[in-house]
Amino acid sequence: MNVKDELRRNMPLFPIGIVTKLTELTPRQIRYYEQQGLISPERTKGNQRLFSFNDVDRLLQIKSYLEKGINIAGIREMLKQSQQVLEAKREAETAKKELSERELRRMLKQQIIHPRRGQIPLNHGELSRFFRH
Amino acid sequence: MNVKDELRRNMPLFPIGIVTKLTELTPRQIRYYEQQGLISPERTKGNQRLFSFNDVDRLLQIKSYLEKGINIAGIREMLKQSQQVLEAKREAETAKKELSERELRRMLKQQIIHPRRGQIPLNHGELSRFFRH
DNA sequence: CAATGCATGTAAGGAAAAATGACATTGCTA
DNA sequence: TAGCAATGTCATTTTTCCTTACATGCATTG
Repeated sequence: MNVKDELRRNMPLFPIGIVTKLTELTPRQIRYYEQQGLISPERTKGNQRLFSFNDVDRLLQIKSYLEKGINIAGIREMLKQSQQVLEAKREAETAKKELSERELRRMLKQQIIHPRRGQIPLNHGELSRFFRH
Repeated sequence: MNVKDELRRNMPLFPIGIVTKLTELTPRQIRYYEQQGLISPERTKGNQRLFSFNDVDRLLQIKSYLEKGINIAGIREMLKQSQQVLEAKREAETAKKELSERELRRMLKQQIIHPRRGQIPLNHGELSRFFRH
């Protein structure tokens, strides 16, 4: 998922009334889950909850866990864990990107030092654009 | 766009407060555009407006038209037109699908009547599955 | 220029929706 | 049976939204 999508998915959009319909949870339940640290929706200036897509997904997760008989404490840990998995994935992703960037730079260097026929070498000064200053 | 997505995009989700932030239009403007027939958001039981994604898109359209100096009457017509274009596209789409289905049935028939070597003919009774009862 | 009309601002008064807090209920489980 | 976890319910207060009405700024037109 790209950065833009993540922003969208975290954008506070829905009041609790809509969320109750989307999740079929009662306001009481949703507020309780917040109190128990399972979700932390944003608030408006006037202190009203505003939920994002991710919040709604999380609530649906919570609901399905509850239906499986897991209690709040258990769910809290499950959610923490899946959060960590997500973060790890993100890290792995950026690491991979960095790696391939370094690879790219190495290749460019090679190409400049030993230009092969049929490939256009970079002009003087252009290489610098591929390195951090 | 598939049917499921369309449902999603037409689902009434946002109260006017959120929409003002998403579009940077004032409530006054939004209500006026509704009065002028440019949008028709759903209402809650208690008569409060609820906007869908499509409504928000539409408002952004309206906004950009206004910024180009088009007046409400003009925009009303533009929107009508683009609505018609959409409908035409949908029609074309379903027509195409129907056509290819008929084509498929024709081919299946051909295949049964004149089975070519290397192709497996249908078993007796299977053809009926491809026709409406 | 005065008059008109369009698009928007603003304010009042009322109603819906949401917040919090407190107490009640239900279903387990020790 | 007592106790806890999860949820229901109710009262009260805030916040958000609704409609209606009047005001304003700006462009057009006679």
